[in-house]
Parts: sequence; structure tokens; C-alpha cells
Amino acid sequence: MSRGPDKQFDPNEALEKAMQLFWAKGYAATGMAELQEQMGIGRKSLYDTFGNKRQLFIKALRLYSESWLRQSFSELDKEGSPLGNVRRLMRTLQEYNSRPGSMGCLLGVSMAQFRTNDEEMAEILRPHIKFIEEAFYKTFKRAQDVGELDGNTNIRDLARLYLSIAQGLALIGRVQDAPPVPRSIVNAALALLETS
Amino acid sequence: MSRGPDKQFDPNEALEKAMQLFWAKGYAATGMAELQEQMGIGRKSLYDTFGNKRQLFIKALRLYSESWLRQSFSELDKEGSPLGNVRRLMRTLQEYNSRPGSMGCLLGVSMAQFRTNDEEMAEILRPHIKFIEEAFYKTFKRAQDVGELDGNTNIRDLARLYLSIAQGLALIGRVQDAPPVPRSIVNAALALLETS
DNA sequence: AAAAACATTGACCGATCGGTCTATAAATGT
DNA sequence: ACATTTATAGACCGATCGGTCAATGTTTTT
Repeated sequence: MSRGPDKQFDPNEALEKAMQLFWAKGYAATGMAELQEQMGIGRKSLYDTFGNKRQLFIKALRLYSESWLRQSFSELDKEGSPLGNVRRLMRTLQEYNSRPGSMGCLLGVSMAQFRTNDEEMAEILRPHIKFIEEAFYKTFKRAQDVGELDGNTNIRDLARLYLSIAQGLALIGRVQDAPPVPRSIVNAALALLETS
Repeated sequence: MSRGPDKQFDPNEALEKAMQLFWAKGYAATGMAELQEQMGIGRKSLYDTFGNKRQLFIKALRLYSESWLRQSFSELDKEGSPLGNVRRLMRTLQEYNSRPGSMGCLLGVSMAQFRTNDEEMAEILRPHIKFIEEAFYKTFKRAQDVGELDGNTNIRDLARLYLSIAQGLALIGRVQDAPPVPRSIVNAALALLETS
């Protein structure tokens, strides 16, 4: 079983480039020629390695989820005050989404491009959304267990609210590179944890 | 100064159709051929009446803002309890974004397609975002004046939080046609008005 | 009736779209 | 050495993209 020559490019690096493009411009507005160029590989290598455009996008989305999302939200799993972790995460999101040229969240960008009429894609997106909800939920649960959050608080609702806030924040950050709005959003979001 | 024949189509109706398409599929994924077909007019009439694709989109966005947005948020201006108005609006948004096939908010969909690197478009989007913020702000202000909201509440932050929640909710509704998540989001959003 | 102004239709344009294929090079197995 | 397998580069494909244009029709003004 001969194996032939190795790839001359790092598939992960190439996929990362593709992810960045989809993230910045969205699925439909990103062309294969541009992808190929930015990924720095030949046309055939692209299709052989990643499949067609849709499959490439799905792989890029998975990479986003497994790198950016998981990394960002791992902040919530740290030792110490659960609510403290939430505050730190939200401030990080605030900072990122205030930066000029910020691209928001690839997941949110994708929700705007696809709908339930494309069931396959919707089905792919949902687990990633759920991941964010669960990350908040588990942290709020721990906060309740530790007594940082009132036991009467509906933490399922609260987790979903935070999911929504995070997505809204990311969206707004794409067209507004001034800090005040993101700061307000996070301020108000965190304020509602204070006296619960 | 002769005037020639009248248009055989209603420009407003045609623009409404264009708006629906952009709303459902986003800017880049919507083609001129499809637009022309759905609008039910000839190619030349389209360009003569609405300009190129980008100009058509901008007009569709303005129509969206002046019809849907203004209409939805006029709920906040009604007589009676300001916070009651907010609750009614949010429940309406919840209901809409739970419906199977819901398309979210054209404004949010557009934020996902354009960024600050397209300054002209970003500049066009921002006032519409601001409109939502101001609608909430004015209502919260009235709520404070009436004593429904604590005078210490930072209502600027709160308005921006609600803007963010509304956008997040609309985004999530596009890929999730089950009611629980939108219900949770609005439940939690309204809960934070209770004991302020 | 003639002419000017406008609308409509659909053919048409170059460019780009996503995707394929051929030819060549490079590495491996026997 | 030779065959096999795989990667690379880039020409190439039909289809569709956004956009234009010429031909014709229709209404109004003079």
C-alpha cells in the first residue's frame, strides 16, 4: 500500500484561513477562488482535501467551535467564583466586540445566512448554539450550588438569555467599532447577576 | 414636459417582495434574477426604478425599517404602563421568533453580511440600530418618570441590553423553530424588569 | 398627427461562480 | 527499476452572476 508524497501544506492552517474568510464575509459572499488564494493551495488540493464549498464551510464551522468557542467558554470552567468567571468572560467578549474590525461570532454570522428551510445546515448549527447555552447553564448551576445565585432563579432561562445577549453583542460589534454600546450591554448583563 | 405611460407595477409592492427575499436569504445569496422574478417586473424596469443591487437592498432595508421596525416598536409608544408596553412587545417578538420559518430581523441579518470595512453600508445600518435603542430608551425613561423603574437604574445600558437581546433572539429564531428557547429568553429579559 | 418621454421585454455582455479534469511531479511499494 | 499512489498546478467547464442595451409599445404633450 504505497502512500505517495505528503501534502505540501498544513490542512489545519489552510482550514483556519478558510474559517477567517467565512467569518469575515459570510458563506455566500465568500468565493472559492478567494478561499483558494487565501488558503495558499491549489484548486484541486482544496477539493480533494476539504470537499466542496459547503463541506469546507462545515469543517470551518467545526474548527471555529472547537477552537474559538471552546477556548473562550473554557473560562467558565475555571476554579473560583462561577459568577466571577462569567464576569470575566463577558468583559472579554465586550472587549473583543469593541475592537475596530471585529467580526463577531461565526456561529451568529451563520445563523443569519441559513434558516430552518435548510434543515441540514440548521441541524449542524444547533448543537453549537446549545453548547453556549450549556456552558452558561452549568456555570449558573455551580453558582447556585455555591450560593452566589439565588436558588429561585430560573437558570435555564438565564443561560438562554446570556446566549442571546452574547449573539446580539457580537452582531452589533460587526458594524459598530466604538466601545460604548458593547460596554453598556455587558454592564447591564452583569448588573442583573448582582441582586438575583 | 411629457410624462409617458405609468408603471404597470406598484413599486412599493415590488420593493416589499425584494425586502422579503433579502430578509430570508441575505444580501449575497439573493440573485438579481430571483429578485426580478419574485418582484414580477422586467429586468430593465428593475434597474430603472431601483438602481443596482446594492441600491435596491438599501431601499429594501429602509422599507423594512419604516414598516416593520417602526410598526413593531410603535407598541412602546402606546398609552398606559411603559413597562407593560415593553412586556407586550417582547412577547410579540417571542411569538414571532418561535414560529417555524421565522426569518428574524432583516437588520440583524444585514449586520451579519456587512462589517465596518464596508463603511458606507455600516453607516446606513447604524441609524436603524440606534432607532431600536432609542425606542427602548424613551420607554424606560417614561417608566422611570412614572415610577415603574427605579431612578437608579442605568436605562441607557438597559436599552442597549434590550437591543442586544432582541437581535440575539431574532438570530436564534432563524435556525430554531421550537418555542422553548425564545420563551426562556423573553422570560429572563422581562424578569429583570420586575425588581429593578 | 407628430414627437417627446417613459415603460416593457428579452436578448445579450463580460466576469465570476462552483466544480472538474488533465498533465506532471514526487514519494512509496515490490 | 518499475508500477502505484498521491499531490500540485492550472487549464477548463457550463451555469450563473450583476448589469446593459436595442427594439418595441404606450401614454402624454404640442
